[in-house]
Amino acid sequence: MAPKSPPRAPTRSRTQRAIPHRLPLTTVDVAIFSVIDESLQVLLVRRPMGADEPFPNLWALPGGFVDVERDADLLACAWRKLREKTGVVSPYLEQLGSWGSAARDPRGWSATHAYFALIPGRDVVLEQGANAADVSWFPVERALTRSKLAFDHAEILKAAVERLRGKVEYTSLPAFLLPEPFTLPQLQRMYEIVLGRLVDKSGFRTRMLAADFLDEVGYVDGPSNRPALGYRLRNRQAPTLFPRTFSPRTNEP
Amino acid sequence: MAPKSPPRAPTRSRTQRAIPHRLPLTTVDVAIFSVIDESLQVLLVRRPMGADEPFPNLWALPGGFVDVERDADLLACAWRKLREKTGVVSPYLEQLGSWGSAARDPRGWSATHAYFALIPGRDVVLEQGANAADVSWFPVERALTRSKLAFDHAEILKAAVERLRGKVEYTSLPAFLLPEPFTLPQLQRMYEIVLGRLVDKSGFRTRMLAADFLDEVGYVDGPSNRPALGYRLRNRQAPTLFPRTFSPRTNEP
DNA sequence: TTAATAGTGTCTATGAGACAGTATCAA
DNA sequence: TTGATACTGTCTCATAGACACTATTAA
Repeated sequence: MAPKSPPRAPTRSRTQRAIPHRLPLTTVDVAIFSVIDESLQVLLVRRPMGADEPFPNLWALPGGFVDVERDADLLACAWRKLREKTGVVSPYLEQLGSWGSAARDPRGWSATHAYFALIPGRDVVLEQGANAADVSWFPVERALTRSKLAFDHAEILKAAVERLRGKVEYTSLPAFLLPEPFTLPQLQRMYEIVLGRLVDKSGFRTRMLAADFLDEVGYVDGPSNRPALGYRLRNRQAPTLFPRTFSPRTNEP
Repeated sequence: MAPKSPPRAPTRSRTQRAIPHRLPLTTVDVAIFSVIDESLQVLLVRRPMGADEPFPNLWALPGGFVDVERDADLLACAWRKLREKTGVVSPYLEQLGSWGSAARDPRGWSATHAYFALIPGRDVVLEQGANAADVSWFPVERALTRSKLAFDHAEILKAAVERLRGKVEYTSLPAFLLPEPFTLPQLQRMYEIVLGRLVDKSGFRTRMLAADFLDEVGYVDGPSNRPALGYRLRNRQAPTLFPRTFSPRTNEP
């Protein structure tokens, strides 16, 4: 089934049913998160300079147009954007939502499909080949408050952080922020950093082991004196859902 | 800031950065749910006949192309689709996700932004003006199993039902399926119908009132002998999240 | 031996689930 | 008075949260 070329003469029927002669732009953007230096960070790229370029020189989420020749579907396009900016092979990738309006891109009506990704800090290989200053990690708080982002990317990033923080309350998502094998104390630290508060050790361990999504792989070296058991995710395709959320604790992380 | 016309000569820079000369089609589809005759139903429309039409005569989710002249943004487009098919004024409307690929529409690479809506059964005014047989309610189980749907709408509908059932476990969403004012037994019935299982009365009442999202509006008439207290949603803009999910119960609804 | 982190045991309070019971109406 | 439905009280049990405790290593 070879697809026809989209823009063609509009053969309107009774209602607005034929292919419109003006199409929105279609893009994919990815909010890539990692924990670096004990803080949750997001990868941003600098918009190119140039008269025709929208938001020149501002920081933006990595992304760009869907390429109907190369991208089989939206997910493949997101994988491509991710691969082009980081050398990461198999991060966690989830659809976040879509944003579309007449106003968000000065080049015309545009709709973006936003994804968010979690990658282990160790796996990051930035700026493979290209210029170094054009891509960088930012602590999410700084990216949200102190820098003006291109397009509506501040809003998208805000939604991504909220989604991440929300899901961390009742899923195993932070495990995707660690290289395997990892220890339970390391995993607990990921939860604490993303949530921004301390978590009780005993309850945390009970909860993680009861959720039954980790495979023990023997003792591993760590930063500690006493060695700790290492674990791997049993299923790297999807996070595990817990029956209840973490409960609040007043302390700072 | 007047937007330029999207399709123009491609002025490629070093990487793929200019506006592509072939753009995906952009559509919005809405899965509209209601509880009718004690069962969860979804609104489907029949695809038109015609040689140029994709999936002629098959049932599909209501939706269609984004109109860059009329639709300010995606949400406005979804509202328009909803209004064109049902006369409903202010249902619950939430973004579900997006589906895009080269294969899903024979007319070319296309991406749809899917929404789902909840409307009270009473509020439905179908086929306002147009032909009657072209739009109809289907019980979701039947729509999912017994009928072949156009495009990838079976997959989208499946995702919508899963999202709805999932969120009903820990949100006040079923309240949007009832006309106001409603009683707690009526609300409980909505939960039971969507979840497909019975819910304990006492726990249900405690839970609903503890969540503090309902306003009492005095006794209302109902199907019962004894009158019951009527309630309204305090906030019709967003559902309330409960701290825990409903727990399983083996019985049938 | 000490310091540091890994890991466990135990107490308590909360609240959900189950179910029996009471209240209030129509007929 | 009966039946039907609205609504409440109470018991039990699971488990999260808090925190004190033990275990195992390096130095």
